[in-house]
Amino acid sequence: MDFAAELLKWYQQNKRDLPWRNTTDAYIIWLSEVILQQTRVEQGMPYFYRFLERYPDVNSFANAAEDDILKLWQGLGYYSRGRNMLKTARLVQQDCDGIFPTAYDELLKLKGIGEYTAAAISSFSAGEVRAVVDGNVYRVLARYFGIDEPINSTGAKKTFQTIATDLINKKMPGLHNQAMMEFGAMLCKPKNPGCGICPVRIGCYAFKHNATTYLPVKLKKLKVRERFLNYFLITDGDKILMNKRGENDIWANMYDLPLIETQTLLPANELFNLPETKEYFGSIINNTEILPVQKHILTHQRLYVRLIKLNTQPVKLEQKWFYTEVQNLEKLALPKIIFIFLKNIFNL
DNA sequence: AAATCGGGGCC
DNA sequence: GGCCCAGATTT
Repeated sequence: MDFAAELLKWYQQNKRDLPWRNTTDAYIIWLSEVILQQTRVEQGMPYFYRFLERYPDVNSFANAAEDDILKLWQGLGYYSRGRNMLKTARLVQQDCDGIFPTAYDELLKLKGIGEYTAAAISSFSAGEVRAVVDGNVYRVLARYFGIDEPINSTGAKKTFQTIATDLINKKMPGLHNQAMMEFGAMLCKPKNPGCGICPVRIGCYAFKHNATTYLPVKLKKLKVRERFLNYFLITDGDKILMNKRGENDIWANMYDLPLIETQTLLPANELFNLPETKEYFGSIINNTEILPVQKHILTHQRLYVRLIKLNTQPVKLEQKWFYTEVQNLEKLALPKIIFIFLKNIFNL
């Protein structure tokens, strides 16, 4: 039996029972696939259920407000996924009569759907012969065939796509795709792969050469930026001053607090003496409480975040600032670190 | 072709 | 602390 056939047999005996595998509804499969982009199954699962319950079809999704989508997406990260889904849902409602496309070429035109997701939806929902290439597939193929081309290098995408396409089962492409990914996720794991019980270890390059620790090869070229965020907590009765974030930074279109960003971690007196600080908050030396700096790690940024409680009102308001009732915070999509701050203060 | 976009789990 | 996760978009 060949490689692909062995994996299929393994899959049928070992697969998890995941909710999005029991449907051919392209909307439901799209929902699951976008949620699972760069996200573990266990982390995405509760979001999948919540979204499906709140938005059981593409039309209900299309009729949502962006704030609602972002709020339901809160905590999952990579928030452009949610915003792109809303654009796509509205396009499908408008141009496709609310019928979600299942053809690879049509799917590829939609916001937030790239080659992987188009292959996944088209093969799972319509049996189109399109091989998925995700992180699992990169790893399985690199190890089994002994490919040391860095998976994040220029030509790798084409190399691995060609191999994956060559392997796909044309009778049941969806099952084959599921099998490849499940095998990578459950057995051919990044660390401590289950080579001892692997059904294809006899033909596996990495097993034969004891190479699972360095395959797949990946170039590390990550530049991490350090940022220092000084947030100001300003209340007025039962209201709190919030800020709506812009489009071109982390947490796009989400809500945080009035913010002064600095290039270093400034002592309190230096922060308060900045022209920008004085412009918005005047002299605030004597009525503040500064919470300890929290380190917040993102993929490309190390954030040093602290909260400064003011007992006075700002002398100038920014356009994007607005007062809202504390009770209304449950409707606003908050970045994780902001949610933690406000949760601790207001018992959200 | 490279940079950017979150948050969490594992080692 | 580094790596990875059912990647896509922007520059």
